[in-house]
Amino acid sequence: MSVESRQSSAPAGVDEVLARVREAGGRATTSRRILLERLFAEGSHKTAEELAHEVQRVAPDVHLSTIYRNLEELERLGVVTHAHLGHGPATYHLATETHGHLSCESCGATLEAPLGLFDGLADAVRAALGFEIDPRHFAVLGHCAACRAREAAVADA
Amino acid sequence: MSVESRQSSAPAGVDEVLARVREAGGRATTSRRILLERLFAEGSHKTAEELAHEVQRVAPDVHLSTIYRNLEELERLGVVTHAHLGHGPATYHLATETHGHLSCESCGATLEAPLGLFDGLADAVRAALGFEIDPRHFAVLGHCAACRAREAAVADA
DNA sequence: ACGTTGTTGCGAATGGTTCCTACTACCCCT
DNA sequence: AGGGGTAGTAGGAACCATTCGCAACAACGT
Repeated sequence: MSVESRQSSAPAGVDEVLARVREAGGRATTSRRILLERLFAEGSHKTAEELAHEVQRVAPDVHLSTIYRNLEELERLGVVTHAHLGHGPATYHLATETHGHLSCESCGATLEAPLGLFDGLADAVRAALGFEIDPRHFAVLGHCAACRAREAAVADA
Repeated sequence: MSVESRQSSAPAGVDEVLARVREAGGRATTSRRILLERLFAEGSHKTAEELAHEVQRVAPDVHLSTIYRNLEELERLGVVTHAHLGHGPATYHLATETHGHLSCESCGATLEAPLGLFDGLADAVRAALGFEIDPRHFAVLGHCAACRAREAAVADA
């Protein structure tokens, strides 16, 4: 089994997700809909606070805690996931965007890493320890190409 | 170059470290000494708070913020490192104990992973993106053998 | 329309960590 | 061995990300 296991499902739009929410006994509230619109829009790796700001441009009264609650619920339904990129706050994105994360400790940049890159580690860890990694949820820290070049130049000087 | 790069050095005892502290313009205070004694003692993966409790058994007035400050300073000197194991607080240990961390999302257990297991990932990521990972600092989340077995049994039922 | 009950807004609480400030105690110098 | 300069300290407030409690609200089935 490769690293990418089956999605519990992959809803393609806001309405599909809201239908799923209702199936699960939930309700299609406005804040939920707007949040989903933002999640389906461009740009990944948004923090709860960033999402709140975006939502509040449309519906100013939506509270940050509502964002957190909805993200939690959507995560339970398998629609979104969060990832921790280094020391800062968690970032959220659609569960359909599957990739690992690399986070530079020097400049803070985040790179997306195709899941295939993790297969070697996954196999090694599974074989040695019976542990099945989830390479989506964590960021791997380290140093990006640009910062490495810069640091090497400084070391030479 | 393999994943394990050179240590800036590897002091073998409390007194060696304190000598180094002084070289760097620092002072050998009692709280520093006691903290180091605790770090050199048995048992890895201690949080700042746990270390504070241990130190306070000997010197009750040592404040938590002093622990943090000293850990930060010792980390600057390359004597200790911290790692993030899943969602909880950071854990600290001597920089000489080099290993990666695997953290089970189900039961919270932490496994130590020999650095060699990360070589495949390190090579893949370096080749694909020029990114140099630091497998010590982050924990890789996932599911340990025991939890996987338990979850598989439930799924079959 | 109506009531049930899932949701929300709001603020307060939490956990982990950092920052500020006046006091303390190392340690270098004589 | 004692004094002074300064790193370090206790204590607590501030901070950030997140969660909780609760009363008011609003979806949805009927």
